[in-house]
Amino acid sequence: MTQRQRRVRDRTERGQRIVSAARELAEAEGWDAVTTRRLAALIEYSQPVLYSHFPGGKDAIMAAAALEGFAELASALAAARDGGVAGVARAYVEFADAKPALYDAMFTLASELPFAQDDTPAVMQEAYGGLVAVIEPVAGTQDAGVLTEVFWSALHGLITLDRGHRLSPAHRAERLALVVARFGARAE
Amino acid sequence: MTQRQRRVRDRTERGQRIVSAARELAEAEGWDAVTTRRLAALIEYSQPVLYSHFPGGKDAIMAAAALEGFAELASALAAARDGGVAGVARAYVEFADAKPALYDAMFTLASELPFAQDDTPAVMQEAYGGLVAVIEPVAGTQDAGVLTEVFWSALHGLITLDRGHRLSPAHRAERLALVVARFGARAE
DNA sequence: TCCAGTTTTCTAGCACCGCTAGGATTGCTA
DNA sequence: TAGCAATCCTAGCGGTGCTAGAAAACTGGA
Repeated sequence: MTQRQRRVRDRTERGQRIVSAARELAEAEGWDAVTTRRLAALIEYSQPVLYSHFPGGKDAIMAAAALEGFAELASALAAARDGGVAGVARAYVEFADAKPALYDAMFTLASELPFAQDDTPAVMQEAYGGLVAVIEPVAGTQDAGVLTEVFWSALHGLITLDRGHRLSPAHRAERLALVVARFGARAE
Repeated sequence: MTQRQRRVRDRTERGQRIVSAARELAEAEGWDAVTTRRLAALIEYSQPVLYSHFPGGKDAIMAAAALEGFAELASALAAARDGGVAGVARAYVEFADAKPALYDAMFTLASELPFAQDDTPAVMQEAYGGLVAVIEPVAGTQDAGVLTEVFWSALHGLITLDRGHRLSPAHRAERLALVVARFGARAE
């Protein structure tokens, strides 16, 4: 029965190759360039094979990539936890900066990922927890959940507007410092 | 020569109808539903007519719609100027709430619109000016430009994350109030 | 009024997209 | 080795943005 095991392993490996190919292609040429035909060519199989792995089609592949992103973001934030609000904020921005297409898949596209619900995947809650962890100590009398949401929104807004060249490139560092100053200080 | 004038007027009117049809369709069914074929059917002309008005194709039509949006946003912010930071913040969110597709065209899609550059259209600078106007008085020693950019980013982040159901619906008002509290108060 | 000439508009088509039905091929089992 | 089951691919559907070239409409002069 080891042959069966090998076949199962091959299948999961191929599924992983699909997601990896999608991520690389998206990072190199944007998600518009990630077509099922090009993905099929990259993994050297025909198009329908993609649908045997991801019945949801392209959206499901993007969602799978996004899930990987949440896991990576969660560990990046956890590693920066000692740095407090400033450290986590920097880690968050650096993540979005290093993997812009992945960040888009996680937060801008792929709107069918269940956020803030019962069936929200653990890695997503974990990533969000990385923000809560550093905000909670400085929340004071304020609701930590609301404060975290706003802190997160500020970071997300900075990233998305900056990417679209909506903000002056010269003030990048200043902006981040300002967000940290307004949210990292203990409120009265 | 009045005939020539009439023809010019008809042409501009038809161009306006294209943008209006695109906006209505986008607001009703999303920008994905705005196809050149459906637009052509709505204005009761054939597809290539669209390209005689907007050589850039669909992107140019979206950009034209976005420009209208900036004009409307600018006047909405100007009208709320007396309300200070809180009033302008509320007006901004209400605008994004009332015309979500238009807001997307302005800030999420249509990335070829020239932001923060020399050839930035006046209406875009005007809309941004509506934010600066209320932030400047409370900037204190802080750089008003940077503070405005961060204030704007926070609002934008709130809106986009909220739209994707990334934030808990119950705390909408609280979040906005918190942004205003952190950015509307005069800094030391 | 009729006829060039110009402008405007439409028909038809290209290459591509996501996705899928049904047949061919492969590998496993007995 | 024969039959079965799982796997995979070919071919195609309806749709997309966009465009070349034919057709139609409008123009101004005889």
